[in-house]
Amino acid sequence: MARVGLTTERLTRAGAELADELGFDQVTLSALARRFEVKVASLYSHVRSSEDLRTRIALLALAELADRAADALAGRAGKEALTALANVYRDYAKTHPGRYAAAQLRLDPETAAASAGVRHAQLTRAILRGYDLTGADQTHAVRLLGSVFHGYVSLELGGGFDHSAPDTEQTWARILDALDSLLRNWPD
Amino acid sequence: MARVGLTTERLTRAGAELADELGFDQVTLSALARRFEVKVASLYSHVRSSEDLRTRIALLALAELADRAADALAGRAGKEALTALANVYRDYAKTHPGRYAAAQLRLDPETAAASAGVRHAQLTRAILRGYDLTGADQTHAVRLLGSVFHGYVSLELGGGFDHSAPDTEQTWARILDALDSLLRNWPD
DNA sequence: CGGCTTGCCTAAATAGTTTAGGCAAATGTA
DNA sequence: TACATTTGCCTAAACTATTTAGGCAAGCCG
Repeated sequence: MARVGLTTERLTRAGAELADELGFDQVTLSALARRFEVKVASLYSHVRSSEDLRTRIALLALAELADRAADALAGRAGKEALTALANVYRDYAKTHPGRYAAAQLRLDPETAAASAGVRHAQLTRAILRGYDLTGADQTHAVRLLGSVFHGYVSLELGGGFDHSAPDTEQTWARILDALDSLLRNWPD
Repeated sequence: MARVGLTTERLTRAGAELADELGFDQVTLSALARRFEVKVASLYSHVRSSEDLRTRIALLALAELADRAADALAGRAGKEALTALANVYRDYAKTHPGRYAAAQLRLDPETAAASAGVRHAQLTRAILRGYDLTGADQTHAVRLLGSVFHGYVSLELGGGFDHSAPDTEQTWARILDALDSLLRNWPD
């Protein structure tokens, strides 16, 4: 019986591809087994369960996103940094919709704490160094940015803006302008 | 064989309750059949499929949300209206997490066009009458508000803000202040 | 080369989805 | 009231996904 060379790593990657192709909720061990031309039970040597696989895909997506965000922020500040980070999220969601959906998976607290999720908050906070925000206001702003990025991207991805003009590129640019303006003139 | 009195309506409502109790992805025809003490196949006289049921729950949630939003906006304008609408979304998501998740379900274009989703955009636009925004900027602002409301609520619901101070009430209030300020001073 | 580990296997139980076809309760009609 | 029709819920069965238990052989290690 030819050994295929399955590993947890390879299954997670293939699962992520499957998510991007079919949607995150179509990621099943059965589909994964078919892809590797292997019996389903064989996968259980590498992942504990279907949920385990989904969690691993989520962690992969969070890590990939954080890596790209860190790259994009390197050497940038102010509005340039804001735009760069925002576009990382938006582009990732467009090119990897299944992974992006996976990144939204609710993780249990310990898993979440050990995930790249914390890096995202740090990276978002880093942007604010280019603006004059301190203390609690910084946290409020981090949460606002997270909300706008995630909210916009998921509405756009979900087709929420499909049937209205003008196009989403314009809106996206204007929203980034607006956020920049808001951060420079944060109300007290 | 005692007739239970199933209808599409009752199944949809019970499905929505199930979603709030167990999570939207735990809504199955099997669970619904158990709740009514009826065999699964019997449900197929009232819903076409499992997906059909989920779509109906989504439409129910969208309609309920739009009703509440319309109520909340009646007689309000400006920041009061902004706050009222925002709190409708947030409160609905907290009290009906499963329904809120259902409302995010991707609908096919015709279904979406016939849904209460369009009312949401209209209601959000109504808020902007209290601010000085016209033309394309109005649409940009509608999309921004939608993004913030949805993004914030889903991050909060997903536990994204769990492990950081200060508490979310403060942030929520500050974000509404910030949005109000932004709408009053929309950059060109 | 012989032994151990490990990778993938078969087999079987559980659970959800869906369709086909049947019987009896509810409803309409004479 | 009696009969016919419709309709509601049923049984049965096929299919798919998840998960566990136990087996055999391929690979590596002495």
